[in-house]
Amino acid sequence: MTTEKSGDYLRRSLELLWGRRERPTRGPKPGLTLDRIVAAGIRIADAEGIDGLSMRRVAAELGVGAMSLYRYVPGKAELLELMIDRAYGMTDGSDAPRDADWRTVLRTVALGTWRMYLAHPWLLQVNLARPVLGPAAVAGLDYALSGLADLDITDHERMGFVTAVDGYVAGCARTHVNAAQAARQTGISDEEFWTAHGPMLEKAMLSGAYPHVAALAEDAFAVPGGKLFEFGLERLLDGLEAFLAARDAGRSGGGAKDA
Amino acid sequence: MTTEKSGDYLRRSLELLWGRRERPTRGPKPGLTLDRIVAAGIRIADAEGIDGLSMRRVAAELGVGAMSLYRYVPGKAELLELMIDRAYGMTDGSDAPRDADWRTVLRTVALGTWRMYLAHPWLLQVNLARPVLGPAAVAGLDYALSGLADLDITDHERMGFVTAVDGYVAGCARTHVNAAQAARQTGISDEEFWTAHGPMLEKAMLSGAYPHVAALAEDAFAVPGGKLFEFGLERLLDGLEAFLAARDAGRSGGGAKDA
DNA sequence: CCGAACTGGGTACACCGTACCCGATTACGC
DNA sequence: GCGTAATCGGGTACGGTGTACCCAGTTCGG
Repeated sequence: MTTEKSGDYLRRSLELLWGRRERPTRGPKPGLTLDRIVAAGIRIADAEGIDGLSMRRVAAELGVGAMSLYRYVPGKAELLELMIDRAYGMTDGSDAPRDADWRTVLRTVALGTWRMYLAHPWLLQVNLARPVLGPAAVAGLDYALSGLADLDITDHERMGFVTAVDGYVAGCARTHVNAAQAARQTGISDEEFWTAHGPMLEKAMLSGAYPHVAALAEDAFAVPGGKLFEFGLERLLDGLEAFLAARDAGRSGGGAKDA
Repeated sequence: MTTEKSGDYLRRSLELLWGRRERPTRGPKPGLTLDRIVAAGIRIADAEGIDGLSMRRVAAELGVGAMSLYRYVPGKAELLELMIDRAYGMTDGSDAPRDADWRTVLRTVALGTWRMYLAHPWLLQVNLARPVLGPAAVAGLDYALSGLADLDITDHERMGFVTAVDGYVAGCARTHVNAAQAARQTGISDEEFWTAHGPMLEKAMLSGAYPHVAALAEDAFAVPGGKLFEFGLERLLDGLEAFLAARDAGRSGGGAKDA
């Protein structure tokens, strides 16, 4: 039955994520550990990109046969899930202020996530269908929510705050990370890329079809991605702050409203 | 030479994107057109997901041999670029207000992009290294900039506005779209997924390790993605508006500052 | 001490992108 | 008109992928 099989797959993958797994007593001792496999996968993905990550490659890195990995992991998708949650958990939590105001907390989360994406670009290139609900992911959410605990807003709005920041970070990081990897991935340097595009774009600009793009200063595109990210992040936080201010004003002035 | 080859690839791909291509006079008439190939690719990717898109599959859809496609397209990457720019261009521009205030324009852009991502989820699942600079993409940027033309801000800030909105939309859409495709992609229904996660999450909540997540109302996660998206979008636009207000106040009150 | 349970991993299959090659078709130069 | 160069369709083949299946070797419970 398909249902049973997928259920087993799910249960298995969850056990791996949350670390519940008792060693069977019989049989030879395993020569590998989940940790080593996941670490090897991350090492390869970091160094060679997500396209360089194959089961055979991971096995080679560990000096075992390809099929041995399947004794520890149901399949490649599950390995990726484990790699993702592991990467989530690798952020050093020491710089995370504990009892700060909500804005500091959300900014800390955003910058930490941003840095994580830059360190592990493949996180945004693997498209897992459902979000990975592992211990590290839940811990990250918990920390973000801790900053919003004292605010007088609904839980829906709390989640709205967090997902807005997360969405913004992921979107910005995706384009930034892809661009940063472009030269290696395509074998075409930035210089080649732009000199190839130059004539075409110039013609397009002169055509008058794109007046507002044409009116831009030449260096309008030459802003480092990090600066662009921080600019938008502060604007988003400003917007959330404005929401709180408006809510406070409404609460003290008029009747209370809840959803 | 590698350099020459990649240069040729680039030039070829650009010619395809911008439609500059004169029919060669000799040889048999082509039985296919670029348009038909790109359209077939989009049809397949829409219907079967990005994993279902292969050169052999596209060729079969068109009733030709796999290798025939390479007479029209240098490779799969270039086909994807063409599909992306085509999808950009498929947004119906009729509902785009022409002389509206910047907020209306940016909101229109954001909602249009959001709808496009929902209609073509694969747009966010294919990770092209560099952004596709085709005619439709440039036209979209031009429209967004048209809404910001009258604002008294620098071009860098203009680009900051646009990329902030674009980044937010892409990030939100990515998670939303992945979740929406999850059931088909994994063969696991939402119900199966959550009933499998239930016990594990309950245990985690009771462990006390995630107090703030545990404190959430049960239905905190049950907000439709579209509502979450719109909430954050308005907050972001609020933040941009606050930026303009602060700038105006600074300009009228103190000395002018420019970057 | 036998058999059950487990580990390592080789082989094989279906599928992928695409390099290379060949015959058929067409238009140009003579 | 005719040879020839250019182009089109596409078959074959290669190296890669994830992984199902199977078997040999190892270890412990009964």
